[in-house]
Amino acid sequence: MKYKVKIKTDHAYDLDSTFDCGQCFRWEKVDEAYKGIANQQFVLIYRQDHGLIIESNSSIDENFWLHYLGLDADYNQHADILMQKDDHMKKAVEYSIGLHLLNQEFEEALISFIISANNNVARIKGIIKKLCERFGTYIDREHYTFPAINVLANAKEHDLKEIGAGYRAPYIIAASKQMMDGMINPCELSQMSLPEARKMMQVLSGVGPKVADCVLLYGGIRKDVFPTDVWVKRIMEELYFFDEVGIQQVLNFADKYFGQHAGLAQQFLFHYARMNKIGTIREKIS
DNA sequence: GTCCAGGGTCAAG
DNA sequence: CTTGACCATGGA
Repeated sequence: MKYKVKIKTDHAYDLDSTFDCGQCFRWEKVDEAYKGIANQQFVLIYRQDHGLIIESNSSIDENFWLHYLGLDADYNQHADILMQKDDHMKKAVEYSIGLHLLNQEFEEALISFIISANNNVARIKGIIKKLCERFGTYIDREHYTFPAINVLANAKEHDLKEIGAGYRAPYIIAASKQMMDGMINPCELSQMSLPEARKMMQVLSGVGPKVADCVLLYGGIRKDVFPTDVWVKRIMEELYFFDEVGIQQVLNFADKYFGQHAGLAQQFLFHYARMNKIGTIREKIS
């Protein structure tokens, strides 16, 4: 492609686990590279020596991508802190060493995780792909931007159901309208207390406790949240509680135990649990 | 046919 | 504040 930037990293950056750990839905693997769209731009990313290469047909804003890829954070330090917590975390981190938290665009994270509710990853990806093709901006061959929030705010429920959004269609429209009304200011979310930020996110239609934490984490707002779905709950029960517990107990524990690194801890645990099909403690008891 | 998927809303208790 | 029916859709 026309433009090319090389980014040096002082540590391993694992593209596979980073783009396939459930935090994003639009990156696609082609041979040893990944292609995706962010910042209104289509790019190709692949590893070379100890760094990453980003290619695009439009000029590349290196600072944007450094932040997007999580390369402006001290990865080694955060991973070390987690590995020193206990043997479980050490194993989980080593299993996916090089897995980075992305800082995706807030509104894309919001709509994507509203769609994720009671849904599976394959179908989430399909719905989002169709959403972009129908409501996004055309870039080039088969590539579209994520739809602008004002476009989604004016979308018709019928059209969203046509692409498979199901009962989430009205949530997408309502939440987009709320964003247009300025009900949420992403900058403020990072400065208030965690309970306040969670509460504010849940004002949005289709956003409950789990989606709120996902958007705060993957939308690049804060790293001290702990999105807790069935997989995370199960592995936490198995590793730390040795019993079935409520979601609130998991959140309280994660807040105290992982603190500022809860989000990264969650991502390692989620990926580890899914890849190893770590499942129901119920099966072990019965 | 039933169950499940990175859950949330709403009404009822 | 907590609980449970209900919500579309497609793959296993």
